[in-house]
Parts: sequence; structure tokens; C-alpha cells
Amino acid sequence: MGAITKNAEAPGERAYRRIRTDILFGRLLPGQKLKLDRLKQDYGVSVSTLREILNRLASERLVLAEGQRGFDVTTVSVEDLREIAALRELLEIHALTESFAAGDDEWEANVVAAHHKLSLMEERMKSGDHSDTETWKRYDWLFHQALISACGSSTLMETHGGVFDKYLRYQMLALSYRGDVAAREHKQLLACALKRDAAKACKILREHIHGGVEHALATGTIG
Amino acid sequence: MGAITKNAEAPGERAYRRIRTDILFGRLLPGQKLKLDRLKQDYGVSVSTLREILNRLASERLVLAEGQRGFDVTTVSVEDLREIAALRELLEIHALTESFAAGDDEWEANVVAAHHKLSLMEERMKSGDHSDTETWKRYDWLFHQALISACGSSTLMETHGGVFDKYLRYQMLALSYRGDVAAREHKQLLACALKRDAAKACKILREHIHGGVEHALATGTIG
DNA sequence: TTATATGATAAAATCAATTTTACCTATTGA
DNA sequence: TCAATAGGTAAAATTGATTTTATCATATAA
Repeated sequence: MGAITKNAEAPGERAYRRIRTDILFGRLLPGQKLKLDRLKQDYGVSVSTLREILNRLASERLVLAEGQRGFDVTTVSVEDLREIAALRELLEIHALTESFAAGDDEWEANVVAAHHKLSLMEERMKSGDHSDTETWKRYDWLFHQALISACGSSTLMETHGGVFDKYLRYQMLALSYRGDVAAREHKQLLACALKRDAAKACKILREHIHGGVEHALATGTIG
Repeated sequence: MGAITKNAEAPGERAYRRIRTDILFGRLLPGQKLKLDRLKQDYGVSVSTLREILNRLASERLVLAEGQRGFDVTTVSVEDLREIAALRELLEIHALTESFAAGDDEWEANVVAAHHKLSLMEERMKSGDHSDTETWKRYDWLFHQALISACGSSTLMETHGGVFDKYLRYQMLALSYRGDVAAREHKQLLACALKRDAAKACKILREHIHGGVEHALATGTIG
């Protein structure tokens, strides 16, 4: 999602993206030991390349690298989810406000386009087709990125991206569907964007994030 | 400074800290090519270990890793400095407010202690002894960390730490002394902390950061 | 029995060697 | 003269091999 992009063709880069999404989408579980020999087979790269990848992920806090004891997938907790959500809120609210104030026609068009793609996916989800959750979540991410894309700070957007991804992991671990509520909120955010109503957008975004947190916690799969 | 700590004795970890501080303190200059063979000699580790380190630093945005063309020290720009400063402000103001509201006696004692160490250093700097800038800046960092340490979110503190370090690099690149003004502001921040006057502390912090930015830009060594 | 030490094993960290990729130069053809 | 391309070189990326470290089981002493 918000991963740092180098050469997409390179084997190391491919493996990095695969491992990263596997963590984000819960195919590699929190706390799981990441043994090098095993991963080497699973992802088809050598130990050195693997270690480069795991060091990057450790730097992103998606993996824990302790002492000389190798690597684990970062654990989850209620406390951490609340911190992640609060930080996402702080960053996204701020960026949203700036973006609404500065966005031009080009920005508006991108927002509309991003919402359209997301909306199509959300319709499909609504009618029971949960086959491509990854694409759905990528579109979700792209819509939120589009909203804040006129904030004027790539540093802010990258930082937000990293936090957003960790938030996403919690949503995926809770793995219970909340698409209908989210879809409505997305529509409301779009409407606010077109009216440049930052205050209302912030209010909806706050509810959007808090709703996600409480929904995730209610499933009881986190703590 | 805010680097991720693993085993401090390990050769790879030692080299990581050295390279990181060399970037932060301008001994490795912005845009500089980081050739593996050269670094191997300079830091006494093998190419694989070196690549792990550079991948971590690339993930922190202190190093640029593009395509299959190796590694460069991240470049600097006026725009980037402004973004970094704005993000530091957003995070630190928020954390400060929370911390002032929640801090207990233990927290106050830590703040006083951190300021005392910094203050001693600042006196030394004032009287012309600029021999240990690194320790000075580490104490600066520790004081600001102490102020926000009761904010209740380690995620927020770590994110802030990363941004703070990039801000620090700009200060070091400008390499012109501003210790007297900063020292006065630090004293004011301490007084605010003891009175729990978050509003005034935020105001001073804003000036503290903006002052640093304008001072750095005035030297003409950034753009 | 408990604590400490010793040795074996498995895994991680580091190193050295190979393969691949990019970059520069020179040469050829338009 | 310029563009395009092929060849050679230097550096990066990846691999496989070696060294180091941690962990677990067993034995020995308090």
C-alpha cells in the first residue's frame, strides 16, 4: 500500500511487497516467528536479501527485530490500536483541512475518480462478493490519499501512509465486514470535498476512524 | 538519537548508529553517493551488513535507495525543511498538550532532571565551548522527549522522534549557533511544564521551531 | 532439590564470492 | 555531425558458505 517503491521488477522488491502485504492482510500473524530458512523457501530469495527486507519492515514497525534472536511479526494490542487510530486521526484531520483549502480542479477530479473506483468495489462487496479484499482496501487507501493529496506536504502524506497501513492491519485482523457503514461515510466525505466543507469532513472522518476501532474491538480478535 | 535500538554491541548495530549520526551531523553530506566498497572500509563491516543498514536508513528516509543504482544520502531542500518543521510542530504540540494534562510527579522530576543536564551544557556552549555538539543535541532531544513523555502514546513519541532527527539534521547543516535563544526558550518551556500551562508552552514551542527554521534558512546553506 | 555449569544443536549474523545491472566510451552508419 | 549501438568496466544485487550467538538438555555441585 504505502510501501516505499524501488524497482518493482527486482526479486528483492517483489518479496518485500509480498511479505509486507502478507503481514498487513494477516497471512503472517502477529507474534509469529519469522525463521529465515522457512521464509527463504516461501518467498524464493536468499537469506541476505531476506534480511534486507526484514530490516526495512522492522524500521516500519511491522516486524520486531530483537537482539540476535531474529525476527517476529509485530504483536497487536488494544492499546496499540488506539494509539495508531489517534495518530491517524491527528495526521489525516490536519492534512484534510489543508487539502480542502488548497485543492484545485485537478484535485477535485482525482477525488471523484478515486471515489468512483472505490464505490464500484463497495457495491460489489455489498452484494456479497468478498473475493478481492486486497483491491478493495487499496482503493480505500487511494481514496483517503486523494482527499489529502493537496495538503502540500509529501512528508505528511508518507507519514500518514505508514500509520494508515498499521490501522489497516487491525481492520484485516478483525476480519468482520463493515463495508456498508464505511461506504456511506466515504460518500459523505466526497460530498464534503466538493463543497470544501472541511469542518464537516473532519467530523465524519473522526467517526469513520472511531467506528472502525470500536468495530474491530467488538470482534474480540485483537486483545 | 531516536534510532531503533537492538543489540548495541553487535558490529552491525554499531555501524548503523555511526552511519546514522554521521548523516544527522553532516559528516555524510546530502546527496552524497554511498559506495559500498568505500563504506565497507570506513565502517568495518561487510557489504551484506552494510546493505541491511542502508535499507533501514532508506526506510527512515535518511538515505535514498533508487532502482539498482545503490544508495545516496537524502538531499535537503527549503521545502522539505518547512514540511519537517510543520510536522514536528503538529506532533509535538499535540503530545505536549496531552502530556501536560496527564503528567504526574515522576514526570515532573524527569523534566526537571532533563532540563538540568541540558542547561549545564547550554552554559558551557554560551561560554564558547563548542567541542561536544553531539552531546548537547542529545540533551536537547532528551529534554523535548521528557516534556512529551506523559502523552500516553509510544507510537506518537516514536513518530515524533523520527521527525525530530530530520529536523536536527537541518540544524546541524546550517551549523550556525543559536544556543542562547534556544536556551531561553527551554527555560520557559520548563516553567510552563511546572505550571502545567499547555497553551503558553505551545506558543513558545511554535516560536522555538519557527525560529530554528528561519535561522537555518538565513545561513543560506540549505537551498 | 535447586542452582550453576557444560556441551550439543539450531538459528541468526556476518562474510566472501558470483551474478546481474547500469554506465561510460568508442565505433559505425546515416 | 549526430544518433544509435555494441563492448567493456565498475558497482550493485543476489547468492551460498562461514562464523557467531542463543537456546535447550543434561550433568554436576551446593
